[in-house]
Amino acid sequence: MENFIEILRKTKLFSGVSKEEIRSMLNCLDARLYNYKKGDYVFRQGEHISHITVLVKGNLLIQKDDYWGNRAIVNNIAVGEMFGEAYISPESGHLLNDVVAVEDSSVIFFDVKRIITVCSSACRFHSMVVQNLFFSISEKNKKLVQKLGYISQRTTREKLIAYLSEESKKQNSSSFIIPFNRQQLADFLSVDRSAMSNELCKMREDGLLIFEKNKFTLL
Amino acid sequence: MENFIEILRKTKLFSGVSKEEIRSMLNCLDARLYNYKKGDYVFRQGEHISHITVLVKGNLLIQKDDYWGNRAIVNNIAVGEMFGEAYISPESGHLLNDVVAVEDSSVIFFDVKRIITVCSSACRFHSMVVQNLFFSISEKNKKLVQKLGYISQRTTREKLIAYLSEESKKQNSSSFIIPFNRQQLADFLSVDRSAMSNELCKMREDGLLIFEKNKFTLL
DNA sequence: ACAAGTCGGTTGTTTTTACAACAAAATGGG
DNA sequence: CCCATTTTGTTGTAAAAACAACCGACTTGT
Repeated sequence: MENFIEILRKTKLFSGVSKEEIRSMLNCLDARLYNYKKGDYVFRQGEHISHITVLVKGNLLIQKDDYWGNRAIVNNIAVGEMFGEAYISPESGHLLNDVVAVEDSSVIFFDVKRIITVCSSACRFHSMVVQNLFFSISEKNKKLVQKLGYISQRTTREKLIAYLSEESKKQNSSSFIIPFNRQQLADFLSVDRSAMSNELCKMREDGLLIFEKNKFTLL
Repeated sequence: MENFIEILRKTKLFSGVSKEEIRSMLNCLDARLYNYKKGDYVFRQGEHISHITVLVKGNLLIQKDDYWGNRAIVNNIAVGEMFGEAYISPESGHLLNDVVAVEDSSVIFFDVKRIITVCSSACRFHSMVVQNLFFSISEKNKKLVQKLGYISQRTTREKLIAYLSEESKKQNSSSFIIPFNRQQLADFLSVDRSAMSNELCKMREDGLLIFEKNKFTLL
């Protein structure tokens, strides 16, 4: 566990908490370290989760099988990232995905109850972690709502307009740089790259915007 | 304020808290009631939010204007529902939507800091509210991830398969009832109703499933 | 400098969707 | 029971997207 404290310190969950404080909190939060070999399941579909987990070594994949057995990769989890925060509600029911180690991995489990039931002031920084968790979920929430706003547009052009408009608002300028290349943007907006590239050029012809690499300017 | 305590009692935020306890917590949480006339702005795009709000009377609309001024309605908020929980993180930046009263409305504001900084044991049920808020955001998170999973599929058929598969898992049976009629399902999946209806029938012809009204059976 | 790889744009074809308009079935009052 | 309304399915057409294949510009490592 000791080896991973430095990694934990860099996570959102422990942001602003010193290594020393993390060390003392690991007890308070009843943290447990589990190791997985490549291919092992960390969670299986249908399980009930009562822990929030942080990946401290390796790489995980969230995958989903549909009724007819077709497998889809939903997401992957990199070192320092959290999983399970969407399942902490008792009403949230059972897990709908599998979580699999794509390489030898180590995961730290934190009991949800211990986190959100603030303990007897023994550890001063507990409340900091509660806040971090709060903010983290809240932010994720916001990002999801935004992304849903883009993707739920019907046409590629509308998706682009929704995304670029919002990026312009965020960066408070009609000229701004996006954090994606074309393929990543297409994946993010869930459209075909070449079709999107095509549409971008049409939009430029229509005088809506200009762009050069990652820099876009709305007109 | 007193008039709305019964309404608050039924919200997710105060679930499990008695009217008496809510009354005492309103002080502790520094709750404030604001009234809006039809057409008034509750929040404006660009504002910074430091409160979580609950609508206790009327009806609100979340709307967004893109760079070229086209207005889109993102969502509406009904009595008892919360707004602002996605903006509580200090890094979440400025509000990207307008929130407008579509009829005369009343909103209660709760200071975020007061909620997540647990107070000096004066109010026993504060921690209950913290938990409720946690669970509420967490659940919303889960629902958003799920919906994103459906909508990010490319074709209508894939969207339907993703949605129906998951619903089948949730209800733990290959035969289940969905909470939408066709139009609502189409809106939820962000596709055209008639095209979806058409696709459903094709899927039935292909032997993937059968359905009757809201009852679906996967084969 | 060169080979390999990445990235963005272009084009043509096929598939899928949106849209509109309508028909059939179901629903819900009065 | 009948009329009005809602819901669902059907069809044809036009628009849009996906897909595949390719090209040229640019990077990167050797």
